[in-house]
Amino acid sequence: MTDTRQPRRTSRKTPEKAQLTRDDWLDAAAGEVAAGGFSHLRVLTLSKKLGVTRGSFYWHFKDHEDLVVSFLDRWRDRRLHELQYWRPQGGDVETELRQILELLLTDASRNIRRLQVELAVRDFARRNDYAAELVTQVDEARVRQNCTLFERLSQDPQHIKDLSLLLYVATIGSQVVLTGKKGDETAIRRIEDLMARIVLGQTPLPR
Amino acid sequence: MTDTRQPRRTSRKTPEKAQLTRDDWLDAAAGEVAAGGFSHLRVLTLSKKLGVTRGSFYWHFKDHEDLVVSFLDRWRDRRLHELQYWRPQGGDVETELRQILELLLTDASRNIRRLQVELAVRDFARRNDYAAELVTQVDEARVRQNCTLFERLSQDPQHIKDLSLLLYVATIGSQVVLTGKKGDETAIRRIEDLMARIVLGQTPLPR
DNA sequence: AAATCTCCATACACTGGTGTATTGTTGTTC
DNA sequence: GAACAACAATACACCAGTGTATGGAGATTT
Repeated sequence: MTDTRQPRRTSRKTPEKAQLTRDDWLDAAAGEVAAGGFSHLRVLTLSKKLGVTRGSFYWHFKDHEDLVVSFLDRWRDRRLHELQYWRPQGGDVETELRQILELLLTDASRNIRRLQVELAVRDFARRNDYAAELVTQVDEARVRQNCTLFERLSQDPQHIKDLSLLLYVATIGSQVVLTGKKGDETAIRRIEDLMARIVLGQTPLPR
Repeated sequence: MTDTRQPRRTSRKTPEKAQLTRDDWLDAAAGEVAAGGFSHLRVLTLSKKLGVTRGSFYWHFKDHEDLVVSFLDRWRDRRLHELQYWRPQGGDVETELRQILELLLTDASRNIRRLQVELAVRDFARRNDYAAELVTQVDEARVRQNCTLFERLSQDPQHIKDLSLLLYVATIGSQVVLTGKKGDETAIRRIEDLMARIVLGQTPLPR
């Protein structure tokens, strides 16, 4: 099932006019998905964008579905793999929490293309079982990851899960609601700060 | 601009075989949008679903875009109008907060068709300016509504806004993440309870 | 240098969808 | 009951997109 073809470039030193690889197509697909969602992912427009005809596409991919599945697989793999670099380091709890929050909220909102892809995958998952399964895998992995941080804040395992889940849905919700609007940058920062103080129990309510 | 045509039904007493109205088409469109999003909203499939041909559609609507815009307008009007029934009554703060939370989370997650439409509109808003504007209107109205409740919990107006926004993004995020999966019902209830205790400042962290 | 492999172009058949023009049918009104 | 209005069916032209078959050019191997 795995593809063992090796890309053969015209020259190691002149990659400008290099021939396309499967990943090149997937990268271009990411742009289309980010802009218009999976329903606007067309073989034709993709080919034009890459400066070739569809003949090339159907050499690299069996059909349109093959592209979609490959795209989803790569997305899942990358999302799961990147968690490794966000693992809590065991330092101060507050600084680590704020680091995580900044990563999940502010940083994520800046990388709009990556965010658009994520939202598109989520939307696609509502009507595609395979995508739904992958999204569930990623969601669970992320929530589990956050649990390792909260373990130092509470002894109650159920409460740890709840807190981690709340943090996660808040971040996703922020990405959905506050994206591309004016003044959302500061709003996200406020959410970030409020969330941190809530979790740390630092005067959550100035009355 | 407004449509003043009156529907003419074959009989007041026998609406089974009634002729279609503009709203009938919009209702059917809601089903399609909920199932497949706006990109899968086809005039053809809609007509089949209603048991007529496309000739009927093009009498009620100018074109496909007319349908989409009308659908969005109706959605916005209804979302803004329903807020009136959710207005805080001025009773006990905790009970009212929990009522609102149950409305926003548990109840919303049960009405899956309505939820699917909302998410579809949100997704469509990412690539359609008009939809984006309506979503912004609805979002702002909802957040403003929640602010009226939090006014009794804090004096700091900025903190009220932040809290209201956090609550809102958490509910939206819950709807996006925890929809149609197993065990999400209880998860939503836990989020609901946790959120209430956080806002009320009731032992947010059992350590 | 011939064969082969890799990648892309071209041409074709086919499907599914939109929009328009025209006609048909059934109530309503005068 | 004749004219009209509201709603729907039919037929047409048109377009965008997929998938397939086949040919071709360039690099690689032998």
